[in-house]
Amino acid sequence: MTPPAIRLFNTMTMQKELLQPAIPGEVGVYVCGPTVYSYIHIGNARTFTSFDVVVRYLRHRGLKVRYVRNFTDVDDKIIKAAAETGEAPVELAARYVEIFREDTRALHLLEPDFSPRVSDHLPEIIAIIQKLVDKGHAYASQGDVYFSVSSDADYAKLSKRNLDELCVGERVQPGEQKREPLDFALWKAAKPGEPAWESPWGPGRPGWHIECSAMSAKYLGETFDIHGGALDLIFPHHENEIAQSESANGVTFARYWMHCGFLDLEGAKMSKSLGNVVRLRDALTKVDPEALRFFFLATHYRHPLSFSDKALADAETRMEYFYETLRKVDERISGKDFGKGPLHGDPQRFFTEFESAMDDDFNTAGGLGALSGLFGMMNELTDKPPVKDKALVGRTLQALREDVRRVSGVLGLFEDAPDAWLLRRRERAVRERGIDVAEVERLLGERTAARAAKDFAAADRVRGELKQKGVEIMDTPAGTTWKVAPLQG
RNA sequence: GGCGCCAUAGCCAAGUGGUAAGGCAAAGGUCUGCAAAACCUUCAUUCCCCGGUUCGAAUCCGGGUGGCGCCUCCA
Repeated sequence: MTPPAIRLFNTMTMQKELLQPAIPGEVGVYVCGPTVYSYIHIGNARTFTSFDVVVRYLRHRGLKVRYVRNFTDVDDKIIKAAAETGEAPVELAARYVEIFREDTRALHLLEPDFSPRVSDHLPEIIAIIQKLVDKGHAYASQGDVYFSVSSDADYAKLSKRNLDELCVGERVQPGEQKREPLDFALWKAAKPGEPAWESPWGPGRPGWHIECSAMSAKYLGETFDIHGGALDLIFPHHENEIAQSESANGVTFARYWMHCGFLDLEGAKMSKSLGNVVRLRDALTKVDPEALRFFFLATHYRHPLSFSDKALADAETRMEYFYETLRKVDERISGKDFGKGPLHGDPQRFFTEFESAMDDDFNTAGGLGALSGLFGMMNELTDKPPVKDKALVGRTLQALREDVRRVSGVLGLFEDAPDAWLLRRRERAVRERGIDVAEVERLLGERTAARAAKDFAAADRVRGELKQKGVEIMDTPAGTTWKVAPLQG
């Protein structure tokens, strides 16, 4: 099998490059996970969804992926949050790890192969700090240990920053024991009451950045293929990881750097100070998880994405179309044998087109475009078959449905049973709009009776009444069904 | 100030040298007792502006204009 020609944008070189894993056929992926001191927000969700698809697609292309996403469970923010709730920091962190798992499961995110936590990797962290001290890249100072940025000749190569410019900003805080402003903490001496571990420099805890250097090396090796995160991690987080790892190990750290763009709230930045942070958990009470995924994937991962009710509503409308189609198709083909033989038209072309888009830097938006053709063909074959041969149509439908399954595996979309998804969506809409289902059923019964009596005026009156309540009805050969009408505007 | 990104129809959004995907919305049609859904058709001679390179540019280069991000914790 020839290796897949996947190209990806590497932040280090600022270019799209052909993915050539260090070990052919195997890919190590490290994604910076959450600092578990709170609920994750929809921006986090976008980033993790993007990398979820990256991993799924690499696997789809036959690569053996080792996927690592850490939990930072030792951190200043956690200590602060714990002080507020009265919990022990480790307990609070563990609680939010579970919450993170629940939230991401709802979004259909894959569980990584490894989800290492800082608190389980103190020996590895201390070892790499010691290595840096021994090599002269770090120095201890009153219980703290700092990385010496001036000891690293190519510091800032990822963010392409000018060191002189960086030095201009005043960075030495009173009370810090740094030699130079840019130096950053690898180890922080414990203050009374803070969680602390024993170390050669006294009791303390790891600084931010070092855990990723230590844990990525443990699970993926000193050199690995893809390191991902959102844009804001480029500096200082990823820059510092590179400095630590490459200074300690003397080899290239990550070979490809992928960074996801930001999600904003209709142009406004989501920030805690503005109080406009939208939690994933809260968003999922208003929008279907798959619709949210669709919304994320409809824009390229490196581009900015604007979160709005309108955009979410569009995504749901689209998901409904997809699931309505799948329901019809499943009804038509499930459990049937259409024999072997040729297919109608060229149904494979859509999936090929999908893969081409995905090969080009995981262009999910382009890939979704190909799906339009695929779903269009399924609807055409189901509702208005251009050929009479039922077996031919059935076989083609089966082939298309199989491609949808393959797309599901990659995008994490259409994973539910169509009926279940459609019903769930209706139930949520019913709740939101305060629709009385029993009354809807009663009116539907009245209308069915009126129609049977050919009293169409009465039937239309009932339709109008339901429409007022936000209910749209559909007459099908199997009887009348209904759904909640889309909101206008 | 430094580093970097973005600008495509009413809206969302692909496309990075070969003559503008896809979606939402809208309009017409087929189907329907009427609808809904589905399907078909229409909907950017043009890609923020001005120059340049080229046989050819939304795509490359230069200069503007307008948004945005990072440079401090941040996905």
